[in-house]
Amino acid sequence: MITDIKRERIVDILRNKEIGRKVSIYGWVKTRRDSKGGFSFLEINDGSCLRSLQVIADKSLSNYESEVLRLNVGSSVMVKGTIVASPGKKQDIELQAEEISVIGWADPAEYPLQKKRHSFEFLRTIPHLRVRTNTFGAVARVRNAISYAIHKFFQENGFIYVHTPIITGNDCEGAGEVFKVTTFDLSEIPKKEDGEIDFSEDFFGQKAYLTVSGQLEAEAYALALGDVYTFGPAFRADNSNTPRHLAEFWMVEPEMAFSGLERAIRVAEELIKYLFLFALENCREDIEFFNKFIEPANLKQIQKGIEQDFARITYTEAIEMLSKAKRQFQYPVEWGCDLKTEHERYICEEVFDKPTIITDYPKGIKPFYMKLNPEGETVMAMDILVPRVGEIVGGSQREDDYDTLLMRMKEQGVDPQDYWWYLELRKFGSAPHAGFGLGFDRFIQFITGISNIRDVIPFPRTPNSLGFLNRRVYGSDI
RNA sequence: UCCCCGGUAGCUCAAUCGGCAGAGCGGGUGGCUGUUAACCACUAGGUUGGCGGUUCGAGUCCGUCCCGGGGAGCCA
Repeated sequence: MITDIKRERIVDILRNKEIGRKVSIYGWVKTRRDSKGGFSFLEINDGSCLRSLQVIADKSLSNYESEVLRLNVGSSVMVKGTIVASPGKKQDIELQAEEISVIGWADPAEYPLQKKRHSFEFLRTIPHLRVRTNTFGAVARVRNAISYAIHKFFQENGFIYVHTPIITGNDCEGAGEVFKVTTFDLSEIPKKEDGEIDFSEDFFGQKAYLTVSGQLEAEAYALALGDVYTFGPAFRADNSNTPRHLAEFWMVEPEMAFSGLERAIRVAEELIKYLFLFALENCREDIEFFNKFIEPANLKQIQKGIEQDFARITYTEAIEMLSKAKRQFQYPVEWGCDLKTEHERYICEEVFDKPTIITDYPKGIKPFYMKLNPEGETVMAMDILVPRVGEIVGGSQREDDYDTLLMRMKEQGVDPQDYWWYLELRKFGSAPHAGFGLGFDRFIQFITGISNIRDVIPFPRTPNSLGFLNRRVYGSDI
């Protein structure tokens, strides 16, 4: 049954409006409304777009009484029929069914999704089903489109996609806590004579971690291939409980050889504008849905992001603005301190109200690999902030001088022996290079307007939550 | 990890001073209608997050633990 009938996508049917054509669709029932005139309206969604296709099922169908009248939200069906003009007000075409096959029932007494809207908190308890809602379907399509656009942008600009490792031996890059990777039997960990854990017995013969960033490895490839980028998952074991943090998230990290901070900034701004435009041109319906039901500011902010240059100031200028601001901050502002959330929000949302680039931070609050400015107090770093979400990009020109890098490692308590290969990149054919990381999920947060990052990724991982742990179990069959 | 708020029917939420645990949606049954978050009637549905305490009496007060949310820190 599945293989001998062409499955047409509802998005194409709705776009082409070929009245009179016979089509077959497969999808899930969103709602059923019966008419005692002897027919029912079914709305079928197949995930290809936000909108559903209205199906007219009448009593001439052999299984009308036995099956169609029992169809409920969530059931999967095949509908074969003819596209006709709709007399209804909310759609111009509909599908007059000639055959309906129920593929999978969804018992309405147990199926947790209703036609009505649910809270995001509840939907988080059913990540395997929430994607069937309008909002999560739209998020999934936007994530897909933006992923594609990221590759498209870099490929069109001569960047080479590099698969940096997920498992790494790098500890402590100044980017948060790491997850440890081991095959040890945790109840029986091998110890050395002095009581220390004997990692030579472990799978890799040494300590291993999940990567917090592909940057260091990307640098190695940039210093051979020119412009490269990675796009993959990163893992942070920080106990962060906020709407902007995940333990597993996706990050885009370009790295460019023979380039400085200015190019990194330019590429980042061009990339973001490109993605904004791509979203508007390719996900218009979904973005408008978010604008209507989730965040009434997101569409305007995307458009503003495309039309206007990003605001740009140095850290030092930011500190001046903050100290002159006519308002009280909870954290004091003085040169050398890190910018707190309240400071970033003030500058990005109240002063500029658009994407804002802040550059040249004090060296003390940034990691060892960022290149020192000639005056020796600041580093060639940049962050890009956006309204509502905050920091979505962090980048820098990398320290390409061997001796300076070694000195910076020692200053920050990083053991150079752990980074011998990274140092070697500065020993053999070193070159100025720069790069940045774009938080993919935060970017999706910005364009969708969804306020909690747990709702822009399919299966969110956060402290104390791997999903599915606190679920009721229906019936007693498992 | 810290601060604040919350946890009541499948879902979204009420319940006055500590005094009979309710509504809407969803489900079931019936009715009505080219409907469109359809509509109308009836109906079933509860260990009020767990444990302990105060009290004649606890959804409500106290203690504790679990879970969720918001804010903060850390960061992308």
